[in-house]
Amino acid sequence: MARPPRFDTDRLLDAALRLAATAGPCGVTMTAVAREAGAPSGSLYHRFPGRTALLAELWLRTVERFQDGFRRHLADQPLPTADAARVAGRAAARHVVAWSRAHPDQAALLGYGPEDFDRAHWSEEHRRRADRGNARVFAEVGALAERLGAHGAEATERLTLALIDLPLSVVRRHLRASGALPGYAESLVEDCAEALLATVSERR
Amino acid sequence: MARPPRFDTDRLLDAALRLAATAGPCGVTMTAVAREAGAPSGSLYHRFPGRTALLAELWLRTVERFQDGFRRHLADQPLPTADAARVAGRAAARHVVAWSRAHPDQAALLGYGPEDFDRAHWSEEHRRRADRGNARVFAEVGALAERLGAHGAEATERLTLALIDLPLSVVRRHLRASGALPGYAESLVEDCAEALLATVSERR
DNA sequence: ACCGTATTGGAGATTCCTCTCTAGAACGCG
DNA sequence: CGCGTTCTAGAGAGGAATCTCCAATACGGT
Repeated sequence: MARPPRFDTDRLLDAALRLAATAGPCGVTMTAVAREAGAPSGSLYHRFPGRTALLAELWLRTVERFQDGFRRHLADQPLPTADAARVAGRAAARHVVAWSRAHPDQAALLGYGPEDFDRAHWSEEHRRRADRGNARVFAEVGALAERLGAHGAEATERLTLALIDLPLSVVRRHLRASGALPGYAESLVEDCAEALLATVSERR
Repeated sequence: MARPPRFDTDRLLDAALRLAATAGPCGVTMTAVAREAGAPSGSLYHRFPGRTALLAELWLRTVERFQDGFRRHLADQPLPTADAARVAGRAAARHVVAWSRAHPDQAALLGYGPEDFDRAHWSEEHRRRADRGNARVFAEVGALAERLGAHGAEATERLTLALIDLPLSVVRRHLRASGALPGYAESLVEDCAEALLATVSERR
């Protein structure tokens, strides 16, 4: 009933992703995305009302993909014991690195924050999507803390640090320095996460 | 022998710093810096050959200030024992947070990397300054690893993670979320750094 | 008082970016 | 085969950013 699209949303976001990975968020200009995708600028504005919306979609698509895998690993606990929780935590931390290795462009994005993608001007709906994703991860991490016998915001923060921030730091450092992750990255991260996990469960 | 400057380099960099802290590196435009400092654009180009040079100076000034304090804390070891090394490591990690608390604008910059400050187009001299600063820190961290009885690149990387990346992750997360650091940040970081330090010295 | 110099102050050329607008192309459906 | 719809295609207006250039200015030294 209509002309078939030559440049669908995902194709355009893929082009934007390549640009963001190499030049950072502010290298993602509408002109550059159009050039990278081989599309006229009109097609861009047919999909996105403006640059802000494109940046929001790019950020959210990436973060949601990342969070989906991460949450799946955290939720994968056969028994509600502290030991199973520790195993799941280690697996989640390792997954962050493995996912980054498989998707270096998207991992490079995670080295930034939503503010760098013009969050200040996002639509209400985009902002809600972001909040919902974060809340889900937060809930899952909080549940893990409970299973480890730890309660409170600081315990959750320690876990966030161990399972997300620390792995992403390793990824970021290497991606920025050499563009690739060394082979030992997964085990390094898993080992460090384990050490931090211990400080959570030890504390009453 | 000449007209006294109204806008010296540091004043202009301070204006650029304020902009970078609130809008990120790509909010640092020559126009915006001039407006923020109340200076005409001519004065900007009198101090810096171009935007790239201004960004480089801004990044290097910030990083060098940070690294100076950090290295001072690491070098402060009364005895060449592993215990003294551990104490110094903890102090250095704590210092990262304390410094960030005292200088939130500059800490916000450290959440980015030199690439975001147009490192690709830096002059040879700027690049050398950056390399020298990093090499010094690297050497100091490597020396700490030796005192802890650990050798090799991976041990140094673990220490970098514990003493720099992890503290900066905490700082970044809070600065981005609420604009301020919670009171417990220093002890949280010190505690986590300790746990990671243990994994370094334990390993043969 | 006068000169040389470092600096201010700002106008303006050029380039790039965002976004608008319109003409027409490609398809499914009746 | 037309009809309606969705999309392509690109020209171009409007704005902003970088950088150049030069006259005006304020000082120290002689």
